[in-house]
Amino acid sequence: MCGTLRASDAGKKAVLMGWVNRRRDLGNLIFIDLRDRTGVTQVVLNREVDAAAHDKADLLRNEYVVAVIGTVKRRDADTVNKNIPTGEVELVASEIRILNESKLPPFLPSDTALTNEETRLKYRYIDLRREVMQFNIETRHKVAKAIRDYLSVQGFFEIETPFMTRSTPEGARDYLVPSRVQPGTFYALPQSPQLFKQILMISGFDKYFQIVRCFRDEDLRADRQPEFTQIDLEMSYPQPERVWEVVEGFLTAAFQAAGSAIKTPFPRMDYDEAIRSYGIDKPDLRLPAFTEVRECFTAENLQELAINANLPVIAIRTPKVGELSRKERDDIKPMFHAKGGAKIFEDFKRIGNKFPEAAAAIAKKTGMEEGDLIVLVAGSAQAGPQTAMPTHRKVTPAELAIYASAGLLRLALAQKHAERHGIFKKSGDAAKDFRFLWVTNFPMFEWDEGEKQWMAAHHPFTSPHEEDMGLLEAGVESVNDPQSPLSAVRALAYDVVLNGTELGSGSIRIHRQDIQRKIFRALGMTEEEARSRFGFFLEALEYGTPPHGGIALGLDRIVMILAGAESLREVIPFPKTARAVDLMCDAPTPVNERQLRELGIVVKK
RNA sequence: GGGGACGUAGUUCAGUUGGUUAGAACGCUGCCCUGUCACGGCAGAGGCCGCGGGUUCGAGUCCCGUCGUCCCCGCCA
Repeated sequence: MCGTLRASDAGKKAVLMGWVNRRRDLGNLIFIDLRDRTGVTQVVLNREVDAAAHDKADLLRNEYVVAVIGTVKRRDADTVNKNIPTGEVELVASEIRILNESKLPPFLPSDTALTNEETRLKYRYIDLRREVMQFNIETRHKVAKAIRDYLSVQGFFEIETPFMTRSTPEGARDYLVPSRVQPGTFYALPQSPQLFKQILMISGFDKYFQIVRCFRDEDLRADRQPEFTQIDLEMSYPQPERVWEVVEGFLTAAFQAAGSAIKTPFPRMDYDEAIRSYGIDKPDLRLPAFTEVRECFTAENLQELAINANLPVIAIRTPKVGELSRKERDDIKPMFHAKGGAKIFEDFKRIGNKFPEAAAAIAKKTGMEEGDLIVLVAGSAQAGPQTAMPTHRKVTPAELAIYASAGLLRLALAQKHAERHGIFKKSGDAAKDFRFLWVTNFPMFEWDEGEKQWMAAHHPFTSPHEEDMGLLEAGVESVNDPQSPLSAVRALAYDVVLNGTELGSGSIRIHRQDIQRKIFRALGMTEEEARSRFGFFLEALEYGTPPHGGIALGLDRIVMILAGAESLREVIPFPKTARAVDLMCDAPTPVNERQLRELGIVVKK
């Protein structure tokens, strides 16, 4: 292969096949850099040594596919190229065969400047020839293989579940597949194999996993594609800790395969604490946590600043951004998306001028250092509770609005000034570069302001906390009451988070039919509705279901972080654009009348 | 559904206050070159300034619309 020859191979005959990466034509001497996925080797053609081969090399152009037969020669000391692993040798060609010519590509894999993504995606096969993309796809393979191997050794079976399945209209939108045999009916592509893997537990396959494609018809983001790959697993009889142990095990193996030694066990944090300290349920631990600074102000201070004294006052510290220009300070405000009456104080100097004592206390409490940026977020006096309100929840909705607004701002500020603080740069120390975290004890239910009712925060098959069964019992009839005890029911659910990205989400499931029925009731679903949607599953639950639980992790996201990529598109060979289009094969497209007729489908204009 | 950024040669970009024939680098074509490795030198080709409309004596530049790509909010049980 083109990346494997070394000085010890000198004198051997070799045949290399690959693409012409670059040609350096010095007249009677031509150098060809020959490339395949393993690397690049220099081929040399000397007119005096072999005129026929030299003439052939004259015809070569970028991205031609050629076979070169020749002898490996150790290079003279002064012509060694230290920048490439094969730099100590070159192949002296005796014969060149052009296996295929190439049109001039819109961009070259050897280009140093990165072409715009639209062109890259249209000519993805050229783009994938680039060294970075080859590395990313190789990393993806290694990670998937390490996980398969690890789980197999642990006694898990990889079992396939259907792609053409039943639509369960809840949660994300389904991609639908019309049935020709039964016109007017549709399969759905799975958002996850959730019910199938639970049924596999009922079926006695007590350790299941699958590296499986999932589909969600929702709007895209840099870290969200409509089809994505999950490492899905489920086991019978586990405590949450057992699931975490398995995940930590296969992630260690996966990161090892990609060259990073991570530390386990991962730290754990309650959902409530994550919200209070980071304003988000997937904290990026590489950045400083919030500091609660309400106590740094006097009651009069708060009044003068029109801050609601019953809500948190949060200081966000962004390290080492240095002195901000007037414009940079003005740019902070538009980055702030206020929820529920949250307001921002982006000019900490002004706070310092007006309330020097409070500012000093804040600087001390946040551990502010020279060059650190401090921004405050608080509740506006006009909005939110005017008195401290009793609640079942540790974090009230009004507080959550403040925390969440501050949480988004914390990330936006860190992103904006990434160049300056350098926290996101890889240091080579896996313990610093990869900050894993388990977030646990999620709320079971979330209030849906639009529907005016409580909804499942994770999914309706998640088991409530044993200790909170009483609250569930008490709240089961008050699904439309925002103050319902349901708000305080915790779920046996957990997320694994890496550097602020949610890698995966799992839970201990409900294995008892009576509790499952209660949850559906708490979600405002009648017996009939539950039956019509999940009847097959509810029935299965009645035939000796073992306690079980599991998790699913996004393979794409793991590889993205390992590859240091900014977007999933860099680690998925054929990804889709923000409008869910495949630019290479131009999907989706309309289909012809005959196809539609066969399916009994009429498209409305 | 909403907000923002961008769109100029094959590619990456520049293009001043609206003013002559829209530039550079890389790539491409041809010629020269025996130690290059992002080779070098000389010459050359290459433009619907995304598209449509408007303002203006005059538009790559200003305005409106539209299409496309990217980022974010909503959404993602």
